[in-house]
Parts: sequence; structure tokens; C-alpha cells
Amino acid sequence: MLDQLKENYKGVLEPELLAEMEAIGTTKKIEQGNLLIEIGTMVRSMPIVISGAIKVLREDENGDELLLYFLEEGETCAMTINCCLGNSKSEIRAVTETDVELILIPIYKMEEWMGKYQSWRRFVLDSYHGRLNELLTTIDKIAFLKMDERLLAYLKEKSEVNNELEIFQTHQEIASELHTSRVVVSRLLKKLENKGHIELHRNRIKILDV
DNA sequence: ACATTAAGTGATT
DNA sequence: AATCACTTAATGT
Repeated sequence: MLDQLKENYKGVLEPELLAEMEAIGTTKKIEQGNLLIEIGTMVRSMPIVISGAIKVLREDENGDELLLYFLEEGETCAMTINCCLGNSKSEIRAVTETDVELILIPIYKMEEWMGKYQSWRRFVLDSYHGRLNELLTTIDKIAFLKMDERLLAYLKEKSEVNNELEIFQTHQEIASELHTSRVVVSRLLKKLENKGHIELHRNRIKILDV
């Protein structure tokens, strides 16, 4: 299972580092829809996604959610790095979007490698950078796009990370990830359907053209 | 057949 | 774009 990881990083990470990762990291398969990190909890290992996608969510004081971004193959959670280095608790929730394979690196190793391997520092910094950029993109979406545009972007992203032209979600679930109401989502989806972009069914949205 | 849950809609703010 | 109040449709028991 690590072969894929090796393949992806053979140019980027030193062979010795890859060997250590293989020796020390635990690989795990996790089914879709599982909670990986909960808000307010400590994180004791750093996950690197081998395959599949993880969604990262923020929550407000009422318990309403907002989707921040997806983590895909080869990416890692910036929050973990944040937590480990600052020894603080998670500010986000992470849930598997699809079935996921990941490798877990214990945090003490990750600190050790920071000193030992320059390629590791590079990797950690790059992923931090990537996450920050994604965050900015989603801030832009929330601030500058109207709800209908956000919804369209959401549908596109969903179908992309799932590699599926059908989205199996209720309007309510979509609404809460976009932090709006179910009624609004239903109405906008209906408009999209009338324009011939999608096809609506119970618990299922089929994407025709985007 | 009935209950439950998802989705559609007009009216109001 | 949010909320309310209500209807209609789909699905489970």
C-alpha cells in the first residue's frame, strides 16, 4: 500500500526518509463518513492521505458547520501540524469524504524529521502553504460569490473529489456544509435543474453539465 | 396503509 | 438570502 506513496514522492523525499516512514508509520483504511479529528481534541499523529478524500469543517457556536476544503491524495492536514507544533487543540473537524487510505506518523517523529531531513521540512512547509491558499480561496468564495455560484462550485468540487457525476447528499446536508438553509439550496438546485445543468432525485443529484 | 423523512413552494422579512 | 408554514413526494415498516 505504501508503494503508491513511494511512487508519488520518490523525487521529493529522500529514500531514507521514505524507508523510515514505511517502518514507523501505520497505514489505515477508513470507510467513508468517519470522524477523524474532532474540534477541541488533541491530535497525536499526523495523517497523510494516500488515496481518497477528507473534508475539513469548521463549526460555529450553534453547532452549524461550514466546509473549509478537501484534502486529497498526497496532502496532509495543516491543523495537525499546527496542533503538534503549538501543542494546542484542533480548531477543525475532519471527516472522511470517501473511503480513505492514509498513513499516520506519530508527532515525535515528525519533529525529529524536521531536523533530520530537509525534504521533510520542504514537504511540511509546502503542505502548509497549500492549505493556506485553499483557505483563501474558500474565503473568497464565501465573501464574493453569491449563493448560487457557491452552490455550483460546491457541486463541482464534490463530484471531483468523489470521482462521481452523482452526488448522494440531501439538500439539508448540502445546506449545512455551505452554512445556509435547506430551503435556499432546494430553490437554487431547482433553478439549476430547470436550466438543464443537473437532475434532481431524492438523496441524489446527477450532474449533466458544468 | 401509515409514519417518517426529503423536497417543493408561496408569502413575509 | 433567511424563515415560516404548509404541501407533496418518496421511502421504510
